[in-house]
Amino acid sequence: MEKNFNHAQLESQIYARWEESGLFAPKANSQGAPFVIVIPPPNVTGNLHMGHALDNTLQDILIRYHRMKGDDTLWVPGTDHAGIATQAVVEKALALEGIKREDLGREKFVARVWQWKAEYGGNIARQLRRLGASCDWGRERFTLDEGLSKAVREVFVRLYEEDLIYQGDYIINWCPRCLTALADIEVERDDRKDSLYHIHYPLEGGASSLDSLIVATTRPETMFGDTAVAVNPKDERYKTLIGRLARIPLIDRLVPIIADEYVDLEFGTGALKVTPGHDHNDFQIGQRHNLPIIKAIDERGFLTEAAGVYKGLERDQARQKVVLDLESQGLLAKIEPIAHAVGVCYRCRTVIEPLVSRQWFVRATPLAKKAIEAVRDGRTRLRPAQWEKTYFEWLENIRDWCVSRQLWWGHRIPAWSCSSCGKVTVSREDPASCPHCQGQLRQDPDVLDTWFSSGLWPFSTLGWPEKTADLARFYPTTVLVTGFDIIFFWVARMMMMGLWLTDQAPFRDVVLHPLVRDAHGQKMSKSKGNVIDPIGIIDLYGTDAFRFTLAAQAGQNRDMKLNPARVAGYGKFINKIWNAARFVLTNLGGEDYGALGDKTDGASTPALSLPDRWIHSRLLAVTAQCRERLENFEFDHLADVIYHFVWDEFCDWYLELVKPILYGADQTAIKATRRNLLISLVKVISLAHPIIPFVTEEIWGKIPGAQGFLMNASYPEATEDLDPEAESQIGILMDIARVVRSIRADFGAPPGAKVAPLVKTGDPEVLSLLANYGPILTRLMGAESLKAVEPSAQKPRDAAGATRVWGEIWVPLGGHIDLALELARLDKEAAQLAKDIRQATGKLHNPDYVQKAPSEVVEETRERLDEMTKRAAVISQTLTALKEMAQ
RNA sequence: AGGCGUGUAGCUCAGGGGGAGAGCACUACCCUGACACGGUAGUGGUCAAGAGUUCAAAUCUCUUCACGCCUACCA
Repeated sequence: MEKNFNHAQLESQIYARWEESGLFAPKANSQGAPFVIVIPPPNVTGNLHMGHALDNTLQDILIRYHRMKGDDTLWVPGTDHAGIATQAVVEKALALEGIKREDLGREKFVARVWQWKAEYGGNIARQLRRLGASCDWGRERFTLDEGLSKAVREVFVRLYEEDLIYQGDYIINWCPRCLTALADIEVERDDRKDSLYHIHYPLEGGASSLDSLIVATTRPETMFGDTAVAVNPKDERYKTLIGRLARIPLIDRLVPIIADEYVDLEFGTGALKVTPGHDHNDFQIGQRHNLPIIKAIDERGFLTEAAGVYKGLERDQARQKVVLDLESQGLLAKIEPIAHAVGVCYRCRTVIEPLVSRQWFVRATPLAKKAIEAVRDGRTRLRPAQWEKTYFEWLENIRDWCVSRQLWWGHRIPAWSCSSCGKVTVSREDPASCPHCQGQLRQDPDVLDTWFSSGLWPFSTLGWPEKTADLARFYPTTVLVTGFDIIFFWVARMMMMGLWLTDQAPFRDVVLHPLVRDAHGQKMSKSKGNVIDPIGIIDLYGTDAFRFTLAAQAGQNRDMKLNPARVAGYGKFINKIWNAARFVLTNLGGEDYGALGDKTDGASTPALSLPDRWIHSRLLAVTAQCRERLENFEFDHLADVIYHFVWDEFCDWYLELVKPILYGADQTAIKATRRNLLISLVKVISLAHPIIPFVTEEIWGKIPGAQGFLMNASYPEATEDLDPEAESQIGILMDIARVVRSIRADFGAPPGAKVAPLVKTGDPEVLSLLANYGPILTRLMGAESLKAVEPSAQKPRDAAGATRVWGEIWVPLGGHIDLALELARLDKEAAQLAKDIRQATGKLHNPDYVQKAPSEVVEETRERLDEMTKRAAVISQTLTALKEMAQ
């Protein structure tokens, strides 16, 4: 075996062998309970980023664990067509050739996107393989493939027939750059510092041009779309003006002054220009007051003929010119700075232009109701549960979902309008002519929001609406693993769609993980240049080290700060486990240990040494912990348990304790220990496999008698009883070793100097331990002997000591002990002890504590007090003796 | 404006009513036959601040401060 695990060379080979074996797919006729995860589909043209890496590592850990546990495990992979994102990528590429999508026309453009997908679409799947993702590639899906498109159409038609989808003229968020409508949650907020313009709207019939109502606005260019000025009915300043007319400057159009509760008395001047065509709130006011809607700005962000001479100006230019003209006419009362948030497109950060237009909407409230209920009654659990509140809050205040997008790449809306009768037909099959009048039909040019199809993902990928075997066997799915940032976009939509269409909650648990940031907690972004490429990390440190890092940091926090130095640190752990295996495998002595099945249990062979019994017991405890953590999605704690067990207990103690046996002369003991080494190694790599699959699989391949793959072996079970006797005895041995080492170090005994520690005890258990295992310990302490002395013995003058529950330990160090040093040490210890004793005594004298605290806790305190009192007596004696010596 | 979250060792974080913890970093010593990507022993903290509940608070409650995030129709 090489000294290091060669991840660069071995990982891809191991993955290829797994994939060839067909073990990623569920086993035919499995008796296990289904355990199903659908992958959050990454953008088909995307590259693997840190978020995917975390997401899929956690999924793979769960999948590998459940597969080893014997469940009927399925992980469905796939990709999303990602409407706007993909279309934008392809348009960008075309732009380099000097081509616009309009030049190509719809069909040719869509063909180009498919071509793009064929070229780059496999990228993400290749990268997922490097992550070790053990998903069933035979079931890979794409949101635009035939089956899923059929599902989308079925849903659209069904919801339309149930009157849950409608077409309406409504104010929507429009991106003038992407030229499409956006759903509310696709609009992000940017904090800006702008100006608040106070503008005179002259009153009709006023005495002079200065007899005016002043309105405040950040968007003067929308004034050409104003159809009213609103004031609050409670506003004493303006009461008399209600019902009169005001004149819009620059175009001299008259609008009514109306009263509406919405207007804030405190803000600006308390008078609001109402532009129902270009503002969400104004639209609502317009609805209440039956105001007309004037479109002053077009889809590309230029002013329309409604703006008179300003027609044709771009929004921002128009604003400047309007402000200048107002000022020159003396109609600009003042300009004050204002900090506010403006809506921007989540794709391109262009400022959103609210527009009234005809779009398709999903009535969200009835769907949301079911989604709320399913989480309230626990059919689906969000983890951590704190997210449930966020989930409820959004769903309880949900607004109708605008699902049409003015793009070419996506699911075409299955609606046709008739050129003769004008009626709209929504249909599962493409209709040849209008079913009402046989007139000519034209299909709606829009496509559906990407999230419409991803909302169906848990069941559309399994074949729905067909009644497939997969659907029957694997739906509803078990766990969803995703970032909390898409609770609204995706999780809530899947819940709504799933419950409405299949009458079942699509998942049992939704595991929300943190968002990956850079080492300083900053969001990774190309513009900041702080993006860490997961593949680069994998190349450097190996997939296992990377996966271990992600798991170790996947706690309850919202941010995960990824520091490559930490990955390097866990790379050392991979090396450690590899070398532990190397030690075990090179010490087996070439004997035949039989088929591996015999090795994983029955460790209670009589010939087992104390260290063997101990590690066996510890393995049982750790196995139970690992299982519990996996069942509860505590990935960070899982990594922690494995790390410490492997390093601190398995390597630092067990392998060291066992060396004297292996290098000894007792052939029976050697044989038993070799066998146990092998058994425990198998358990260790099995426990760790879900997190670090590659190195553990490679080790498995080197184990004599190992059959097949570790990924297909069984996860350890903790069925036997622990061995408390072995644990406590090894505990005492560890204690002795640590005390001796500590004393040596404190008194600066040279490393080469052999010491001969003395253990003063009357405890028969300790005496027997010393008799049997003293020789094992001496090696670990750099001692030449370890002897017991009578309880009545006097401490040698040149010895340093420490008191323990089971007795006392003395380490004669010749001339190395400085009397003064020890006096100081003991004084310090005595002071601390006195403090602790006061505390414990106080507690035990307190009736409240004695009654309220659990009896074990009280008992523990009592025992500790006894222990401390004994120690205090010893220290006090020693101190007296030392002081005498010093004199 | 509301809601949520965070504040514990130099860094990243775990813990959570009765002894302040881990990893990395740091110091000293050690290349001992799995591993120097190693070993052993250590240094280091008013658990953000203040108040309250309690015999006992890093932990529970309240207030304050700082920093994040999310939602929202203040033009």
